[in-house]
Amino acid sequence: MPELPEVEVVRRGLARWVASRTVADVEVLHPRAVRRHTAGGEDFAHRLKGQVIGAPSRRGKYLWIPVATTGTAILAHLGMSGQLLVQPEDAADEKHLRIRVRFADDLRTELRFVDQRTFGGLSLHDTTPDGLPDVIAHIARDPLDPAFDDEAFHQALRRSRTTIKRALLNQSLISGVGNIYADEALWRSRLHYDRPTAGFTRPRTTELLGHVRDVMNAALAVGGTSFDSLYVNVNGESGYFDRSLDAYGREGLPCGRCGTPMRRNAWMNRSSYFCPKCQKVPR
DNA sequence: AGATCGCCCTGCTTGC
DNA sequence: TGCAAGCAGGGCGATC
Repeated sequence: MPELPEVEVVRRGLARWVASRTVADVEVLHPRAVRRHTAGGEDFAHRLKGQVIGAPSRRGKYLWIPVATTGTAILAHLGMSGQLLVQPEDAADEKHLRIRVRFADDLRTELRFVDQRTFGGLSLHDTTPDGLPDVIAHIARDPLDPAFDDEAFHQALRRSRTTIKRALLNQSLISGVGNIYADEALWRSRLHYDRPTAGFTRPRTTELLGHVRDVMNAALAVGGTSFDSLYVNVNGESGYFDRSLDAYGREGLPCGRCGTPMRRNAWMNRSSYFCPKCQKVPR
């Protein structure tokens, strides 16, 4: 499942393979893939035709490609299973190909949005003065953003009547953290997912943010986490980070610190993996 | 108004 | 063997 590191890998691929190219035409093959573009697929295609696209940016799990001449940007979210692939024009269509972007040059490659479960999609939006698509103005900066404010995050934890994993997954407090990296960072921090945030001390918040950054940077260094080839990067290569997960998916396997069998609890219609000894339930 | 819940979607796995 | 249920889960709108 693409979280921040995987999306960053995709962004880098787009920067290399599609930035500054001119769109020849766009084919929308599934309406759900453009559902956030409320004017519909035909409008989406029409607005992009002939435009030069810029260098991609990212915040959390969102990435966008500016269209400078129109003051808009193509916003992309990969959802659970989305892929952005740069493929030779003559490559066979993927089974779940949803959107195709052809370019007006002689590189003979095209951009494809492929998405089995259709939680992701592309859309066009006006940009705010700082270049952010207007519909993601509520998404917080992510922990790898140099402008992320650690102290403001700590104060938000103190103010909030919530628990720590909920806070980590709340994209308006901190973005880019999904179920996998939340469990990994909590394991590294020896924190139970249901610990209330109101009592967090500054050192505790600092340590947790450090582990969030460490685990994301480690994943980034090997091209992101990948499972069963559903997720691949912009050129179709899988990441390798799933081989070094300490918590996620390790139910029944020994904790890498103390050897206690890891547990999986149902939590908010998903799963939380944790060590029952290292990550004690708060009183 | 902040916190929580249900829904969207497809394919693989599991169980009867 | 075949079908149904379970599971993966980010984000958003509705609800409390």
